[in-house]
Amino acid sequence: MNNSLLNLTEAKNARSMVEAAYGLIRADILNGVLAPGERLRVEVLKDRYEVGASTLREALTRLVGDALVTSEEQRGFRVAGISLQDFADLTRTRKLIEAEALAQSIIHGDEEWEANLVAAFHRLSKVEQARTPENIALYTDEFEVRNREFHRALIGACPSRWLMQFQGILFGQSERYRRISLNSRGMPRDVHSEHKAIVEAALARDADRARKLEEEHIEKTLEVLSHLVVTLAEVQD
Amino acid sequence: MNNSLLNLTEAKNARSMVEAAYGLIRADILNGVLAPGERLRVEVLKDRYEVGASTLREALTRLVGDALVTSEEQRGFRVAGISLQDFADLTRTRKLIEAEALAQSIIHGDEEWEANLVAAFHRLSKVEQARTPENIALYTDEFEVRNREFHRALIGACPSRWLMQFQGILFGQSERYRRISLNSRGMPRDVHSEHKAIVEAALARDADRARKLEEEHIEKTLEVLSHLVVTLAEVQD
DNA sequence: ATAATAAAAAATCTCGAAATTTTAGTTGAC
DNA sequence: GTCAACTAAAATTTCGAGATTTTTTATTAT
Repeated sequence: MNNSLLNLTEAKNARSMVEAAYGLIRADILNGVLAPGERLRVEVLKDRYEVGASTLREALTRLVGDALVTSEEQRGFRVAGISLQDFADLTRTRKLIEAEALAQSIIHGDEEWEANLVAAFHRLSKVEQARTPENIALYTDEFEVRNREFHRALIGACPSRWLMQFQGILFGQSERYRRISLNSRGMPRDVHSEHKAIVEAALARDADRARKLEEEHIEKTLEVLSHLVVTLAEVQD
Repeated sequence: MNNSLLNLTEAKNARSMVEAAYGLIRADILNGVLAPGERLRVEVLKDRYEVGASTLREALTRLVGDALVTSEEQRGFRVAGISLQDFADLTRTRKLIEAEALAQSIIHGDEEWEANLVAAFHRLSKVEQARTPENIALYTDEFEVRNREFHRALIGACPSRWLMQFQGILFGQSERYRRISLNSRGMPRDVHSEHKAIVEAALARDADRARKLEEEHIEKTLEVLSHLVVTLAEVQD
């Protein structure tokens, strides 16, 4: 895994110790190194991430804002829990937010937005091509970054600061779930075609169609994970 | 003003110094004691709120999560700015979120939800009755609390954690703008009738109608403030 | 005068020890 | 055997001095 590389990059780019710790812990939560529900003891983590107690605490408080960490007064911090129920809620809300943001983006988008979108789609396609069943784990991080950038490019011309902020939080959340379903072979799925159809609708300025396709695209993630959970439940007993 | 009373209550209920400072600063931002765009110097505020630097910093970081404070690395914290443009965005997004939450609440609501809603509406009505043009400033805080509780009761049965969280953030934001338009006499408005109509639609389990009324209700706030800004602009020159 | 550079001031950011609170374990009364 | 009170251990939370960075002021050269 090249997690350490990714983490190192984030740490280097950080302009303060709080930001560095924030980035490292965030990556560890998304990658499952810090498991859902796990306690985040200040005494332990301050040594692991090599920062003081107050600095660590501030980083954790930032993560509470992203809803990746929960805190209970006088009882410390925990990695936010996950559940199929929560993922269903997350998906529904993402559909609402992201589809609306996309529609607004299509309405307000200029030529630069179009160019960025085509570029982001191209970059994502390249990674998708390079990924084969054998090397899939190797490309997870890169795919994740490109995928985020593609979805971000789609709504890049949305003028609503609030929709953008909420989209960011929800998308970050969904990454945790996606990494579970990505590495395992669940239902067969042609993500590339889904993306392609959305781009075409967006460039054609068909907001309604793009909205619908985006909703279906997001919904599919839930279907895949639901299928996976059922499969796991069958195996367990 | 009985701000100090309200603040004291919040401070007493706090289970930690961070929470106490968070509550006090939040109230001061909502009340305009700390003005939009104002710098929040750690050295100054730690004395004002009687906490250590790290504790204050953590409280401010929590407020960043509420988008009431912004922070720039190595350049400190500021009270988040306000603008008519931002309020328009806020209102649009609130309509999207709150209307959806209301619709879901109506679908899932049980008898207890109904009872709570009727009770919250009654309490709000009492405060509205007590408010006259002379004593309006006196009841601002109480009205604000009851108003928030009423709107919270409306969506009390919404099962989506995410919609509830975003609603909370957006509603908190809008309080800043509402306090500007409340104390000044803008356009005449019958808020009570608007609330009444929403409650009736909710109890009749008419999700579509309730959604529409809620959207209109939220939209009205924007109209009032827009009108006020125009008036102020005329006066200024 | 203007711009570039350096020194001083001011502010943010960081750390870890000390205070406070919670949790776990033990004893003793009923 | 159960529950309550007490004690010890562990963990969270808090503080403020010191390190680092930014901003302001002063100085010098062009």
